[in-house]
Amino acid sequence: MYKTEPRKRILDLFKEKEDASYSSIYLVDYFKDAINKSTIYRNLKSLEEEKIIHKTYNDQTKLYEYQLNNDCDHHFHLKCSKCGKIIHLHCDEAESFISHITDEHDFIISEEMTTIYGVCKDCK
Amino acid sequence: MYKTEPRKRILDLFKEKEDASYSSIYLVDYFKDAINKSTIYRNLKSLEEEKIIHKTYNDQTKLYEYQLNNDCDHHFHLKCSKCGKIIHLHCDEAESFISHITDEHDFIISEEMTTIYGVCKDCK
DNA sequence: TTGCGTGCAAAGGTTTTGCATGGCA
DNA sequence: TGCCATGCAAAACCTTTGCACGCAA
Repeated sequence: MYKTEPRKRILDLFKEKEDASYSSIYLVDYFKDAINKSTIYRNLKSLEEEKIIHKTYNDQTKLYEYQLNNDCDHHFHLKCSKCGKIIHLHCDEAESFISHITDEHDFIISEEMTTIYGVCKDCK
Repeated sequence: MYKTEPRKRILDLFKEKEDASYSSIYLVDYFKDAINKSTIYRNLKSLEEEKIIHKTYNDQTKLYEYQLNNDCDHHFHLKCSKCGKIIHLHCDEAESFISHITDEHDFIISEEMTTIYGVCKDCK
């Protein structure tokens, strides 16, 4: 993997605020004087394939965010649409909801994290 | 509300298989000889505003599906990554998980449906 | 008859692709 | 040096918009 300047700058932005998520349009605009848009799209794609960033969805838009640590043992997180804060659900309620889906609905939940969007207590 | 031919045909497709979900691209192509694409997009928009159909997301694509009963205020979908089937979670467990998030985590969940990906019993 | 929904064409916005160049290993 | 990532431009793709016409109420 080459450590090229564009790739480094894109990755730096994600690392800078690990909780933040960015749409491709935002990134294209943000780097418009520094990085060509094709390069941005190509890097987003490869960074995603390498599981360094990942995609989530909020309303209409795909958002990319830094992939925190893979080994965290919970499945759900809450993400505030306003401040971007992520709340990790470690609680028993989440666990039992997951067991319910697995056992009663006979459904194997993917490893992938599920994000629930909304507004946190500080932002309402 | 006019009962125009294009609108009726689009709605009929949704009613035909209530569980199915369709991307706009699929619909544009499906009706390509019958309905103009602008008309399709405009109808999808108005049907969604009237809460007759609603939008979900799967990977890259927005999908439209028939809104079963309007008073169904369920929030979670299970979606099988293999066959595409969508399971609507109407169960008490989902409700109480939502209440838990709202009350204990002090988090206002967005109206938007949350999709949990995995593999259904028929596909495992 | 009135006004809304439609079809058509064109524009707008986002993402991808082909190709030549330049820089990293 | 060889190959991969970049930049640029054009193409492809999806969605929206303006306008004139026709049909439902």
